[in-house]
Amino acid sequence: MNTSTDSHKTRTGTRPQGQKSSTRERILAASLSLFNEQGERSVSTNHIAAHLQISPGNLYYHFKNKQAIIFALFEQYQQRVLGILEIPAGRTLQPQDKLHYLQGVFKGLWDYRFLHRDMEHLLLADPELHRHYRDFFRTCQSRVEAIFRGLGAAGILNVSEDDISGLALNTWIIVTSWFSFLRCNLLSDEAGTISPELLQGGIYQVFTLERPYLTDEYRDEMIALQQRYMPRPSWLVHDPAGGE
Amino acid sequence: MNTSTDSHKTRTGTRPQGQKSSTRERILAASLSLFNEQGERSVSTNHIAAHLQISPGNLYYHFKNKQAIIFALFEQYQQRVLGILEIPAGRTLQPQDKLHYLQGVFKGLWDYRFLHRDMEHLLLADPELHRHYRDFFRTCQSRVEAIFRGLGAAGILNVSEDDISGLALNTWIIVTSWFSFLRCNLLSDEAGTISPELLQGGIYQVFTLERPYLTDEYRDEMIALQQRYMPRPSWLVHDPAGGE
DNA sequence: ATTATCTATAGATCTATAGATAATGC
DNA sequence: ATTATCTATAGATCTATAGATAATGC
Repeated sequence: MNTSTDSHKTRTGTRPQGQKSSTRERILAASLSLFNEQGERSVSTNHIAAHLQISPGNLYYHFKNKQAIIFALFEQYQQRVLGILEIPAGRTLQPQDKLHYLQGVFKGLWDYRFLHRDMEHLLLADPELHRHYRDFFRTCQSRVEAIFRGLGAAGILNVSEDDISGLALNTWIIVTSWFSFLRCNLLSDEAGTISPELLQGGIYQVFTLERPYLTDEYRDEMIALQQRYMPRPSWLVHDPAGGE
Repeated sequence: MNTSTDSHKTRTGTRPQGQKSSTRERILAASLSLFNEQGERSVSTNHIAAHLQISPGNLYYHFKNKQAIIFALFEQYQQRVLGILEIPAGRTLQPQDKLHYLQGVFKGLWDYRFLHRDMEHLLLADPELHRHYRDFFRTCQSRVEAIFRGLGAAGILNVSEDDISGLALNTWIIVTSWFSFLRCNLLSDEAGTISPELLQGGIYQVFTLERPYLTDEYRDEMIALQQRYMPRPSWLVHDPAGGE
């Protein structure tokens, strides 16, 4: 019936609407939270079941396997991000819009941060998921390019079509790698958690990408906006002389 | 005796010099190759031993555990990269130098590509390694900043100190994320391998970062250089109308 | 004696299923 | 009847060690 494979079909069956089977939803929520905390790799189906105080058998009743859970979480994530990357209809873009996009996307990345942590493994283990994700990427890229084009049209940026595709790609990479970057390179043992400040440093970094393209008219305004996300020097230490 | 913990000491013991114990070296080489091919996560100590046709016990004679193998590979990688990011003594930087750095680093990243694939897990599982890696990152950052400063001094780039730290950080992120990006977003099932062309697309992308900072004097030359790494449009598809 | 290697194995998981039982919806 | 849940468990790994041999270096 369905054109594509349906190996990830859910089992909601004939359930009314949204209501009921809280178990399925609880499994997803618990998985998300455990995956984010400990990494998908170290969370087994046993852990998830134990965390919810249900039996492993019950978990397998609701999901074919761990991959199916991940697949469902992936879909949530994609919906979330696509909901944010919309061009406002019938008006030109404002400097504030840029901020809105970035904050929304970073929040989404944070809430589903396990995904990018083990992305390669997750995608390689599930070709269907990989296919979905590549489509998602392409859609995102054209949305981001449209945003840059909009910023150009609004006279905020001075960019050629060539600049735009380069910018969009670099933006994607910086944004999707930001949390990984933080955890690998900046998090010390003491400061085990990512503070909101660090989190928002990513916004600063993305602004850096387009700073050279700002028009004279908007340069000061945008740079002032960027400054609000300036990270304190403490976390970007360049070989500190006499630290420790 | 040693100030830091020595949990990763090797057991080369009283061995002459470089010679002998090819087994230890063979374990490292096989691990690197298997990790790169299949991902560290899916390669167990059993696999490594089987691949070398030695017993698991023998493997554990040479390495305390899998982490110790990874630690040793990490050290190799860091030496390799630091060897490349040297400022040439007694002369100003040339446009060609930039290329040399990028090619060397990308080659290193490729040869140890498993590291960045599972970086977060590897670092979180081994605090000592994490400490080493943070130091490595900081050293790299100041080297990269020095390179940008050198390109400024050579009249190739027109950059402020502020620009430099932003550029260096963005460069780091793009470079270290490039292969992951390729595998997640561009590799389709058919084209399972990363072609040299794709690989070098990363160089193009890094050039994009600094393009707006080129001085009038060098702009044409550097852009011509960048064009040599221009990826064919085929692999950066923007929602192709009528594809497939 | 020391270094290198093998065999065998304990103990800890994990995944995924079969089969029984309980709860629900007409 | 259908849906949800539990118990129990087979089968597959993996890691890491103990203890026995073999090979080497003085």
